[in-house]
Amino acid sequence: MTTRERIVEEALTLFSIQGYQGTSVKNIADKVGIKDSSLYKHFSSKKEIFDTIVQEMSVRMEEMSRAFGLPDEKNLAEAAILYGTITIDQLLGLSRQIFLFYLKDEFASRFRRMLAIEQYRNREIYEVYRGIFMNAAITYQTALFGEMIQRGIFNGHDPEAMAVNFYAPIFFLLNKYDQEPQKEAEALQALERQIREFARIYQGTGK
Amino acid sequence: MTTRERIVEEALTLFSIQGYQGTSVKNIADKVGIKDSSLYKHFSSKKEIFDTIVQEMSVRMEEMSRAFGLPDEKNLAEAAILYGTITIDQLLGLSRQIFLFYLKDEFASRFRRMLAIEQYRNREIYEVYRGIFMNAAITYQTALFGEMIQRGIFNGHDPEAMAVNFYAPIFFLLNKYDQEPQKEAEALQALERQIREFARIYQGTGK
DNA sequence: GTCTATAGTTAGATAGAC
DNA sequence: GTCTATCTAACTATAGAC
Repeated sequence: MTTRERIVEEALTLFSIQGYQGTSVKNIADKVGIKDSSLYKHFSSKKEIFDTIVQEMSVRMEEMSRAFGLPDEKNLAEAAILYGTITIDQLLGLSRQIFLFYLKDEFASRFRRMLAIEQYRNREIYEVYRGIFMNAAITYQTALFGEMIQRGIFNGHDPEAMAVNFYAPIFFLLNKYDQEPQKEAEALQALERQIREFARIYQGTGK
Repeated sequence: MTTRERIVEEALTLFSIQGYQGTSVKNIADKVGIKDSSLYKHFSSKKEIFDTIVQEMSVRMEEMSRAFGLPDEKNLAEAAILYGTITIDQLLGLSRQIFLFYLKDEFASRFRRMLAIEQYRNREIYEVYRGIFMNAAITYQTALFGEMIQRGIFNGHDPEAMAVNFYAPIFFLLNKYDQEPQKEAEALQALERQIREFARIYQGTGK
């Protein structure tokens, strides 16, 4: 790893624990093992380190999307059609993968926590955080469940309420087990339980 | 209002926007209209202002609890018995009241946001936040729904999954509409929708 | 109980030697 | 591309006049 990469690495770790504002350039430099002044040979400001992290994450999210076989976020119609054909077990597996990606992936989990911490102090971060973890998730799944209802895979008449019922527990559990890495098994068990309850409700004879 | 009270008031507002660490004693003093040094005649440290806010909130939460007719949090058996006898409409009304309390009550909403912001940097705040907005809520409602199932008011076989299904959307919506006071009507509509969907699922013929 | 003044510390960032 | 030294600004907190 180059010094520049190590700076990004240590900065993300610190930002995800103490927040952007709570982390000093000196904190980062200390972790890297150089003087704070030396850091400015690699980045012209603290903000530039942050921007580099955000860029890196957008690359990784696209990779994740491709790896999990997700359709382009911007093409909801395509998404609905794709998911309209998958089984509930596949949906369960997918939820688990995405949950674990944000909870455990070494980069994504720190990135998510950094956004969660910093959303309140920085309007730009606030928009990014809401965009990814609230609006996009709900919009996406509303279209998905709408299609699945139409195809008779799920019962229901309010796709958006379904989307919130599906996603809110995932959001809640992500927040709850965020800082408790030793409880990963418990977290996964809780997730499994919620998704099974969701499937039980909307599948089959649920009214 | 005494100067001391005005300091607490302005401090809470600033802490709820910028966090504890993001707010300087000078920021607070400026809002109150005194010099930062003068503030030390009222509080011996910035931390003491924070502690005063936490104490004040615990008093207000007890008041709220009494006003809404909630049983003692520590006595879940009592809670279950009480709620085991109420109707679903009463439960809906209660959810709405508590949601609005944390979303709109001038003190509680700022307090909640302050905890949400500061939970990541301060272990003590982290415990308080989780205690109130995650663990207590779920434990409480698990007992409640267990009792309601036993009494035949609700259908279901996993009270804890029900509790998460009930509470996670509230938690999600609180987080989503937190910083968007102009969207209060939308927030309330979304809450109503979720609670109605919840009642539809577990009441009557839901399997 | 307010003020001015200031101590002591830490922050982000730059200059210049090597 | 690392270092030492330093600048400027902001921070928490204290001393002492009024």
